[in-house]
Amino acid sequence: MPKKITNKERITIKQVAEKAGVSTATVSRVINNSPLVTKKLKTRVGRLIEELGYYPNRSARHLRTNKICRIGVLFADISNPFFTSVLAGIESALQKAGYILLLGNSNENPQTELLHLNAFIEEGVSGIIFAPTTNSLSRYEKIFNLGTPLLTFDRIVDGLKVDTISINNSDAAYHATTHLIKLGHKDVAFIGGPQKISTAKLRQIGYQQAMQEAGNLPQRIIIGNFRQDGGYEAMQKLINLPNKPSAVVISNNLMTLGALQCIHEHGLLIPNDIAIVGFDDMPWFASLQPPLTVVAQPTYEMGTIAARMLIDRIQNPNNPIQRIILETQLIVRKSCGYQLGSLDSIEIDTPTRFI
Amino acid sequence: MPKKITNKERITIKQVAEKAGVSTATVSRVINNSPLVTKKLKTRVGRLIEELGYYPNRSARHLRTNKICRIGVLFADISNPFFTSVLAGIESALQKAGYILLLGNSNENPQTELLHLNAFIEEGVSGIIFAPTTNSLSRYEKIFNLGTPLLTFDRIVDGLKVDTISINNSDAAYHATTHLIKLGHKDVAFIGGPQKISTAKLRQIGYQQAMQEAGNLPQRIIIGNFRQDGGYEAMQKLINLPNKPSAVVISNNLMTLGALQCIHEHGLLIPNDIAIVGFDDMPWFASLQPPLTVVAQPTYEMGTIAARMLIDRIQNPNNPIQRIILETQLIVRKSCGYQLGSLDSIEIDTPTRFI
DNA sequence: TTGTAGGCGTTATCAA
DNA sequence: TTGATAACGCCTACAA
Repeated sequence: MPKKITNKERITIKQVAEKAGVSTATVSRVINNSPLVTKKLKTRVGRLIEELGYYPNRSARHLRTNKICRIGVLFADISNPFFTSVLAGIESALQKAGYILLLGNSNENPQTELLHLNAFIEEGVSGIIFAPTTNSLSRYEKIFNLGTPLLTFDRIVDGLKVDTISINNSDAAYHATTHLIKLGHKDVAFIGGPQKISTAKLRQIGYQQAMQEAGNLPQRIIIGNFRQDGGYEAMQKLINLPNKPSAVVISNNLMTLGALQCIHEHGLLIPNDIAIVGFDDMPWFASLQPPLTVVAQPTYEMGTIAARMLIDRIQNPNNPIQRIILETQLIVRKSCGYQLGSLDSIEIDTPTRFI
Repeated sequence: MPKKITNKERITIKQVAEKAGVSTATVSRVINNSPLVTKKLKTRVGRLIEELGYYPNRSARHLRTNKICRIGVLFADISNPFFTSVLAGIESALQKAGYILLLGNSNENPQTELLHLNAFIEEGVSGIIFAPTTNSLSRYEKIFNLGTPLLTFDRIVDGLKVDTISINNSDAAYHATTHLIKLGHKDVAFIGGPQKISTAKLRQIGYQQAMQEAGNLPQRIIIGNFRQDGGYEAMQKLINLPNKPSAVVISNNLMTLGALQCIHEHGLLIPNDIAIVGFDDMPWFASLQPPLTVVAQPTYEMGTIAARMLIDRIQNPNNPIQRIILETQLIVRKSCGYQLGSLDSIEIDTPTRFI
């Protein structure tokens, strides 16, 4: 008869105590490095713990102490390299601080988002970092009222009184647009994103402002979905126009990729036929032909700062709310071309960062 | 005197029971959708739960039932787009199955890896997906003996009897190398990776085999660190050689990026001066100049399958161990050049995937 | 159909 | 310095 294989039961503090001939209290003290235990006992019990393969049960601990180092992180689009880089930053900071990272992906879907937020609460996380899918205050009020510290990154929910970290979106788009205008482009188009996402709206405002200040230049805005196919379609529309724009600001990284593909497929030359400023620098943007001029966001830093802010908030719940806005950097490469006499106003090439 | 703001206490089943004038058992039954409760009571208690903002405490639940839907995922390099894509696949599958994802990043550091694995165990995860940093069986034996289902992806630990999913690494490198040889290259170099990583070793073997079978062509292998700077340095070494190779197989994506940068900086032309086959297709590889010929791995699928395998294992602990090997695809673009008379043996261009 | 009560693994209080 | 014990929030026999 085959031996029935059962799941191994986990060693508990009780079993360690029995084997050691001490009380569970003592074992607990050893685990928690209490100074009360004699050195001799400590080493003896410690060895036994190692030997038996005892691992503390965090659920029990959590229940008893109501303290736990877990943080929920909820992304809007996990496969977007922008988010990935932020995630890397968050992970690094949380790891250093000894926090466990619970990860979720809302996929830009408010329903899914709520599911994850609830799950995080049930898991008892001591804080949540997330990129909200909508700008609707009421959607987040219930969670907010629970008192678990929240921090939104990249995007802002109007009226939600939580710490936030984001970039200066309107400025970023403003500078990108102005860069093109200074190079002599009068017909600069803009590929924007879903209006319910605050970053999309702000970048659009920056573009509009730049066009207005430059003498009320005619604006052309196409809205995409912030993904690659959206960028492709948007660029398609622009190219098919009777009076194709001479330059385009593309307001997000994936759409930039799609737009590039579209441009290549039409056999258009950058920057001669069409000039481009993209969003979010990526290590490979410098290897594109031509190397891409982009607005670079400090993504990794955004992640580390977000995590540190949240941990700080957990420790000091009553400190005033913080809203951090990081500045972006326009990295000028070769996708906008040059025009004599205007070079003085252009920033210098930034070397590619090795990440 | 300022009112002392205290953290809101969380509503418990007991408080709901009191308010509702029922026992905690009844509330518990309502939460768990027990068919025993009358409809009327169910709706009444249900409404109260909603009203009071009650969230079940999963730690307590876990303690009591010893069941919990948490899975630990440990990556070796979270900022590598290859891993990111796998993560997206895992997340998607876990979300569908109702599992919470605990994420860690070992950063290729065995110490950090162990810390995370231990933390996962303490969190009581019902399974762990990870990319081992080493090929040392003894390193994972303790965790293995605990009985928590393990699954390694991308890499394999010799002798570790757990489910695995990986690609056919030697085949992939073999085909990449053969592709170049068939195009007429006799002097194909190889940029490899750390030997403690199984994928690096296997890809190297594939290269060696191809060179041997092609009439014992002279092999040139440079070992990099699987990161961008490593690829740069390795390519630098190759370029500085008195007899520079005419073609190079680069065994990972980040090193490909670095190698490209090096090639550009030296003003060399691809494929005329040097032909390239890279590893891991990325959406933007098609937009490079010239578009890159690569070995494409089904990364996202690897993630979804890994997650499903692990969940299956959790439910059927005694099923036989599975080792899944996914085939790769050589995507021929323009970084290897063409040679008349040899085109028949080359696969056809694959269209860029929209992810 | 609902209620009572014990216990999951841990820690903290109190007594020894 | 160590031990006994209650309690954290929840679920589930078992009793009613």
